[in-house]
Parts: sequence; structure tokens; C-alpha cells
Amino acid sequence: MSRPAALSLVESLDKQTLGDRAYAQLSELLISGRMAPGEKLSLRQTADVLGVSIMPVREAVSRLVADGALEVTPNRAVRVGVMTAAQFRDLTQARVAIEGHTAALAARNRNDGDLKSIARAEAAMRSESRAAKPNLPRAVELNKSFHFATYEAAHSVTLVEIIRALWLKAGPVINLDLRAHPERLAKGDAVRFHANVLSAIKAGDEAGAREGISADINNAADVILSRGGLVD
Amino acid sequence: MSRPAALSLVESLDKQTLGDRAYAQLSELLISGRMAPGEKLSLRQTADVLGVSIMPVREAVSRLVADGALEVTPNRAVRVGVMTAAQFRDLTQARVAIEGHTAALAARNRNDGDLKSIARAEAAMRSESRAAKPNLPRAVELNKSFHFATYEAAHSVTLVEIIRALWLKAGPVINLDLRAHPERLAKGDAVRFHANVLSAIKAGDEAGAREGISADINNAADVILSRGGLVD
DNA sequence: TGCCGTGATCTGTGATCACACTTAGACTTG
DNA sequence: CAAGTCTAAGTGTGATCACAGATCACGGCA
Repeated sequence: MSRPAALSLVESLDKQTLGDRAYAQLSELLISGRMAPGEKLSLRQTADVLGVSIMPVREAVSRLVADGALEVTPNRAVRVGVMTAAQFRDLTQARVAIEGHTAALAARNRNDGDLKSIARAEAAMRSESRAAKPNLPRAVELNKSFHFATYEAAHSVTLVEIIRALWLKAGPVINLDLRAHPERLAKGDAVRFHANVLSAIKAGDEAGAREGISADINNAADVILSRGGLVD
Repeated sequence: MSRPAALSLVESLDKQTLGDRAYAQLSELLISGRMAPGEKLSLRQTADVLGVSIMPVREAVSRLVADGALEVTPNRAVRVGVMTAAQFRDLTQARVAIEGHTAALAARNRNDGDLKSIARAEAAMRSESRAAKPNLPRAVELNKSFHFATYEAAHSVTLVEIIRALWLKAGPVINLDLRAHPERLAKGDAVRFHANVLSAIKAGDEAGAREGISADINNAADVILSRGGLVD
């Protein structure tokens, strides 16, 4: 099984299927809230936009439907999932439990490299959200970066994957709201919670990390629920 | 919007796509351990078995790949996911956290109907596993029934969905082992843990429910890991 | 003016075809 | 006899075609 050592540098150059790329692009749109809940989506149309045939889009969409991020109505129309207030509450509670647990785990398992990436992500989001006129898409992205830098520090690929699936469902609701009401960012709640999480993880304080993440999630969810924009 | 009242009885008769049925059948095979980790799977072949074209199978398989239950090797071969011992440990820890949390939630949120279904599932599995020669496929099915009756009592569709995805990954490893070493069932550990879970949930004892489920999961995982059948 | 049939168009789903690639086995060759 | 070669069958992926059902606008009837 010995091969020329130089070959190991170039092997497996692409190996990414078109369906995978379509999935990546669509989930990025969803997770960052660039598609509103209930917005319809045509296979052929998005296939044109992505410059491929409808097959890869089909695969991507069926995966997203399985994830619960998209849904296909009984009328055979694909749209971004719409949630009732009750479903959103259920999702939020699950997020608090799982993301809180993962943050606590991060406080125990983090190494120096993890601390650095979390601190960097925290600083980036702090400076962006305190800017005179913050770049909203960038703020959304930085918020995601901070959370996932935290979760990665738990060193559990299973948990991170689960959280990614949760964000896929919550993204459209949360980040669309943030785009519509940017004043929530300026208020600085998220930045404060993030700072608490960072210092707790640095100190190895599991309960503190869990509470910081819980507060961050619950705070955002409360604002959205009080806005009353969800059906039912 | 008023319609003849009689029509409301027959509306929405099936509305289940072939791909959904293929997914249901394949995931049932996986979750009950009837397919061994690493076992290969051909799209055309399974399409023949299921009596459909390869399209529905493709959709089902791509969803299962996204779930991590199946995997497609770089050589373009689909097979049941194989796990390293480290991955299995990670998966087990996530299961302990999430399923334990859900059981605790069940102890708080259960109603009388939930208690009845849990008790019924517990009794069914107990009697089967104490039989002279237990029916293994049935025991696997009853074990699943007990766990999910418990989790349903938490009344959180989000958590139950997540747990179902976790079982899809763990099923092949755990239940294949159970088929290969049925003496584990006769030993009665699972039955004892289940009884503890049932009484804790009945008593509203959240910590007890969490510990019972944790013990059940960890016990099975320890046996499998000590068997050394996992690669790496 | 209001309502309902009707046809063109668009939807997702399923089947079939085309293709690049892998793999296994018979064959040839040294 | 062993090692390399080449062919044929099988693989997943992608494109295209076919189809039932939904939607919507237009036009005719009441």
C-alpha cells in the first residue's frame, strides 16, 4: 500500500457532488435568514439560478425537507418552513437544553486553541455590533461564528451536528427578525451574554457557560415571541 | 368556504410519496439492526427489492446519508455507516445527555395516558426478555417502544426527532450486537433499568429518570465497547 | 357584476437514459 | 507460475423526458 509520498498532497481534489454544493448554498441562505419563513421555492427556478439541472437541487431540497428547514405543502409546493409560536417555543427549549449542555461541556474540555478562537469571535462580533451602522449580514455571520466556536470547544462532533440542524430550523425566524429590527443588535444584550460565556468558559465554569448561552437564546426568543409575528 | 360535510371524511387519503416509504423501510432496517455496519447497498438492487425505480431509493438513501446512518465511500459505494470506538463513545455521551434530559422532562410533563403507554411497553419487554427463548427481533422492537414511549411523554417533538436521528446511527451497532450476543438480554440489566425509569417517571422524579436512562445507555455501550468489535 | 368552467402553464415526482469511474476476472505476457 | 493488462459488468451522479395534479388568468354564462 506504499505510494509516492508526493501524491498524498493532491489526492481527493474536489470529490464534492453538485448536490452537496446545492445543499451548502441553500442551507447558508436559510441559516443566515436570507429567506423568509413561508417563502416559496421552485426546483427548476433555483436550478437555473445555480446553473445546474434540477437533479442536484432535488437532492438538496429533499435533505432540507428531512431536516425540517424546508417543507413541501400538500399542494406540492416547496417553501421555507413556517412555525407556530408553540413549535418555536419547543424548538427554543430544546436549543437551551442542548446548546447549554454543549457550552458547559466546552467549559470543561476547551484547550488553548479553542479559547483563542472563541475570544477572537467574541471580539469581532462586539466591534461590529457597536459600530455606528452595523453591517447586518456580517453581524449575523459573526454571531454564528461565536456560537459555533464555543460549541466546537466541547469536542463532540455529534452535538455540533445536532446544533447545526437546530440552527437550520431556527435561522429563518431569528435572523429574519434581526434584519427587520436591527435595534435589537444595538441594545447589546447578545454582546453582554457572549462576554459572560467567554469568561465562564475561560474559567472552566460549566454552570456559568450554560446559563450564558441559555440567556442569549431565551432573550432572542422572547423578543421574537413578544413581537407576535408567528402564526397560530 | 362551506363544503358538503360528507367530503371532509375522505379528504387527504394517502399523500405519501414513494421516496418517503423507501426511507421508512430502510430506516426501519437500520434502526432495528437488521443491517450490519459496513454492509454495502446498491441503489438498483434495493430498487428491485422494493419494486420501484431507482429514483425513490436515491432520495431515501441521500436522506439517510445526510442523517449519518449510511455513508458513501470515496469509491462511490453506499454502505451502512461504520464507527470508530471514539465516534461511538461520542455518540453515546450525546445520547446520555439528550435522552437523559428528555426522560427528566418526561417525569415532569407526563400525563396519565403517557404513564399507561410507558407501563404497557415496560411490561411487554419484561415478559419477552424473561421468556425461555426470547424472540430477538421482537425484543429489539419492544425496547425501542419503551424508550420512545418515555420520550414522547416529554411532549417535545423537537427532542423526539433528534433522538430518532441518534437511534438511526446507533441502531446498527447496538442491535446487531444484541442479535449476536443474546445473553445480554437474558442478564436482565435493561429490564431493571427500565423498571427504575418507569417508577421514577411515575413519581415525578426527574433525576431518577435521567439516571435510569443514562445507566441503560451506558451499560449497553460498555458491553459493546468491551467486546472490541469496533475499528480503530 | 358576480360566478364558474376551462385551458395553458407551472409544480414536484417518478422513470429512463447517458456518463465517468471502479472493480473483478479472464487473459496475455514475461 | 506469477504479475500485469484489458475487458465487461456494476457503481453513483447528473440530465432529460413523462405525468398527474395544482394554480391562475381569461372568457362566457347567469
